[in-house]
Amino acid sequence: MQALTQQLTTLAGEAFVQSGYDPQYGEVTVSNRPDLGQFQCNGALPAAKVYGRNPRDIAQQIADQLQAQPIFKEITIAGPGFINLTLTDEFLAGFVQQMADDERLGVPPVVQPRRVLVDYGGANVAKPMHVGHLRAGIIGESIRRLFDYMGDDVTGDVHLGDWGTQMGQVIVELQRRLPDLPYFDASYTGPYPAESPITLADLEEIYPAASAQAKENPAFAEAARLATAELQNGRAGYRALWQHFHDVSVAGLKEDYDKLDIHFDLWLGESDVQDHLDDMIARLQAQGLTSESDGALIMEIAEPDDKKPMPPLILRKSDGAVLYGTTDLATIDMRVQEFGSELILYVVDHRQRQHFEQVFRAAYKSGIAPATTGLEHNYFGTMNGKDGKPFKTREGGTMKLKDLIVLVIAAALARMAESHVAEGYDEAERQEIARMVGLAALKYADLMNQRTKDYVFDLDRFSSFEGRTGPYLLYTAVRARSILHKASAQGLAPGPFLPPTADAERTVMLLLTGLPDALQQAYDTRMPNHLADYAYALANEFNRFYNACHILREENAAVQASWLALTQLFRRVMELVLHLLGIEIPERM
RNA sequence: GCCCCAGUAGCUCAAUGGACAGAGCACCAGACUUCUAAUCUGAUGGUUGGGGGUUCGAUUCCCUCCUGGGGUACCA
Repeated sequence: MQALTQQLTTLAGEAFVQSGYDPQYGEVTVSNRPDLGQFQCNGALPAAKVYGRNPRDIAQQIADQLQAQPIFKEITIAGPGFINLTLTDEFLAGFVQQMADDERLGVPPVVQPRRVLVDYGGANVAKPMHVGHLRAGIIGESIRRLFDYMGDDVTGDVHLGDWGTQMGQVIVELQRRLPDLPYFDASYTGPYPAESPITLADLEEIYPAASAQAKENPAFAEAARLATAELQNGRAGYRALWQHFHDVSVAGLKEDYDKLDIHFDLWLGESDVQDHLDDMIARLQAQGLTSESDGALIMEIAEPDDKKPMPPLILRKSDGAVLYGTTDLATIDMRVQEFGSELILYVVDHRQRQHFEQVFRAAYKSGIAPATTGLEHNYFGTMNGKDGKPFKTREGGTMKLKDLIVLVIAAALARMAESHVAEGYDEAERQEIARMVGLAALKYADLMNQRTKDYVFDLDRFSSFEGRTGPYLLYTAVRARSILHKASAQGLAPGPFLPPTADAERTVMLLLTGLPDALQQAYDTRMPNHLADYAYALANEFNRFYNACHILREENAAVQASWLALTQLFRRVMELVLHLLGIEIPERM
């Protein structure tokens, strides 16, 4: 099934051809002047320039052509040559009926599915997740679900940060605290303990301490660098210790991500390419792409026509250790070779833009990524406090993701108590509703923002339940389900769609036809905020309809059945869009 | 220094080069013996950071300046 705007664009394009113009001018979009028409075509204006004609005359030609189509109730020309289109109610109801009869709700799948890998975790071994990790997970999860729905073969990979300098820092800090552990004894040969010497809580305390030490104490930093290099080189005790850090961290991370309903197909990390690094570097050397500079092995990636400076990619530091650019490059190699990835999306914050440009250039230049492989940094803005500076808690630290989740769920519970919602439900269900409401608030507050922009971390907004919020969407979706349940209990069932009679009803139908456009736009731009915008607009219009048309009290049975069908379709569309945003809907609330 | 990004209502944010720059929050005035008021209706609120330019048309493209943020080879 084709999107309505596509069908209209095809019709208008044919009309342009009939009049001797290029079909590209036939693009039809939803009108931004709903008082003048439901859809608009602005093609007459640019066409006028190209063909040297009066735009209004061209618009008139197109309008005359389109008049032959019985689907239009009204075609008008306004201003310098805008063509405004309004559909007949009969056609609109018929189109919505087709959507309802379609399993995919009228959303066409991609023509050529690709193997897509979404890299979106951002989580690090040994570092607890803080609020800054929120966006990568939430946006990445939404992109992964969207690509999946659109028909691509998608894999999500958390790509753990587990092979960098922070590992050495934690090792050295732990050695300072517990020097007698066998992991630090270079002469130790026996098997290492199977039990981790530290817990997740220990790790979460050790890392910040180690990180602070490294900043203040050059000797500590030097020791950490050395330890990192030795770890990468294969020092047995460090490897054994690293494994404990990894396992303990991953267990904690899985718990956090599960709580957020964020799921990865792969839990790979930087360390998973360690065995390929030497080989890859040797290949790059054989290709003559590398050189030595200040003791480091580098790869030049600047091009003669560059307008900005482009530093080389450092493959190996002077101390022999690798940086994340090297592991990222090797990871591309693995994804292309082993997974057959045709498109790799990195959902990582915008501070990494230059880094990814370097890595992508190196990948294409060396042939690690074929020219046909898409490498995209789908960056997002950083999270600032209300003062516009990077967010800090009142105490000046970072807020843990866990704590934030607890906060929003508590706020949801408080709000429920306040409005006497779910009072008769058992405790487990109340808790579950609060979890969904709190997370919906949190996720929607994030996803409604344009991905690329910095945004303000505002707890009040995250735990707000009124207006344009996640809970508003849940409330509306639950409201629709509630009506359907009540109707069903009264023996009423949805029936065929009738032409709309009320304004709000017509507008809900029109908005429903925009579903494929919203998904396509979000898909093309990899920006879930378009889904978030659509969900709100649709829910808002449904609430207007709800207030204007009393469904269960309607006396005309056919109209009532049609309204129930509309309610049901609305509900299905909301379920889909909220699912694509990673938001769960409670059964009732 | 150089490079990148941003600046729109009091606040947080929208607006494929198109029509009268839109939402939410806050504030004000209304609608509940309810299909769940976490809702709905209405009102107020703007020199789109400043200045030039391109265009029939600029929040959008170009130049310049101001302000803020980020990046700038051995952290991630």
